[in-house]
Amino acid sequence: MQSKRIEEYLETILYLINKNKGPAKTKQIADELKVTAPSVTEMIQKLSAEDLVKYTPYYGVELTEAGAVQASKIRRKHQVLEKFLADVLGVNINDAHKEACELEHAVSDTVLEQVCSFMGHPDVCPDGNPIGQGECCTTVEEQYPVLSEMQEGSSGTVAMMKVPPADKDRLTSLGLMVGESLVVKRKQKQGSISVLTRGTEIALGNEIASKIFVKPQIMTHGRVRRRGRH
Amino acid sequence: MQSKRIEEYLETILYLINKNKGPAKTKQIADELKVTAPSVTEMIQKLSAEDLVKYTPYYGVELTEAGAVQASKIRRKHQVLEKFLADVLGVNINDAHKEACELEHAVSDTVLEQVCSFMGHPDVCPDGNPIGQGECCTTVEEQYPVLSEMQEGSSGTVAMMKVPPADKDRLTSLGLMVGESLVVKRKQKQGSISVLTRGTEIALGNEIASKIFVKPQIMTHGRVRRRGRH
DNA sequence: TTATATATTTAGGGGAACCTAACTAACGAA
DNA sequence: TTCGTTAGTTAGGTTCCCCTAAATATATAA
Repeated sequence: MQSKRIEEYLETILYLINKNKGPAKTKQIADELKVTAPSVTEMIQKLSAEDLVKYTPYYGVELTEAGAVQASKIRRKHQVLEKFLADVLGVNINDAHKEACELEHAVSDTVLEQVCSFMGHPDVCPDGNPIGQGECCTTVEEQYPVLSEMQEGSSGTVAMMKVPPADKDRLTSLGLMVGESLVVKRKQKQGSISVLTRGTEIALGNEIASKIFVKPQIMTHGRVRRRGRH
Repeated sequence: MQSKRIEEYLETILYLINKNKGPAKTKQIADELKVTAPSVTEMIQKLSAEDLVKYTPYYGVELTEAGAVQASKIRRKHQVLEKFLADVLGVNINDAHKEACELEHAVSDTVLEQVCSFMGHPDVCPDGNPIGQGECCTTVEEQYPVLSEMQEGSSGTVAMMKVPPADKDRLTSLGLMVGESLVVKRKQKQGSISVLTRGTEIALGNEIASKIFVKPQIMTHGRVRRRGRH
């Protein structure tokens, strides 16, 4: 991965290109990053030499394929961290943004995926912007079963809930939330299902059960292996 | 706060002083930080000029009062983050250490306290080392009531459990864990108490109830204000 | 269209933190 | 005690990313 400063520039350029619906101008970048214009020119030339941006003097900066990939990766890191800070730790939204700017360059790809998974692969940032999907999100969606497909008696932990916020809140208040372990108690007519979490039995319609992705629990010697939050 | 690199040096020096029970030698620092000896000499001179270390050429480096304060702060950051990565996100212990090395310089003091609070102010690192107390830990201990002191009918969220690991695990499996909200149901003879969490009623002896610190819930118009993890 | 304002680039430097090469101090074994 | 090894320092140089000042290109307004 590139240096932190290069990451910062790429992220800013991506942001400005989206905002402008056109190339990012030197001055805009300078203002965003709070550096002088010559510093930007210099860095742009460097990025250009590394084929991360396409630079046309006096016109502006565009991202190359490679640059766009990197920039999106950083943006995703930023968003996931911002979401984590705001929602999990309760950091106020302005601070969360600033803190995420620092953290995004220090967090490894692996840890980021673990943070994302911890939150159940959220798709919206506290600021309302959509969060790009990462590998971890895709994996869950493609490889984990949804609740409605699980067999009676099987168990697992909730990995992702792709239900509307209102439903999510309701389920959360019933104790069915990401990270929670559950056992499928009974499957009923028309795809509805009842699950047991922390001693409470919850009945879910197919509509919802088909949007809750579950990481199946591995059974060893007939017993469930624990992997709780401690 | 000082530059990230200064933080790194101070942290290393503190580590080596503890290990040596004497001054940190140039070569040791160089080996730890994977830089050459001349780089260390140079940085040490700088730290010395800033009165963060006492440097005696050909003898070694000791921390001044100010240097020790800063170094301890970084070490605490490292430990809290390592604990968080390992316990909350499930990062393997070696990776957690490396990741924490990066993150410790990017996380603000405020966010660190929020991470610490989120985990209930743990006092041991996954590597077994004790975690230094921070302001947030002290605040909880000094200002929050323990469960056994709370009135019937009052409610709050568990902020810290200073009970032995075995008891903690047991309580956790009953649903009484840090971050969980509870209501005091009944106070019984001899200081024992029963509390309600997520619909389950749990009875606790005074022994344990006096070691569970609770952040009192603020009541507004007779209703409890929500502040869940969402 | 020309004059002025703004944006951008070039030229020349600076600090932080690193490096290699060469020198010097300290220590330990013969 | 002296001589060789290891540790530590000095000197000089590099890279990264920033800066100011000055020059040039573009845009705007009279």
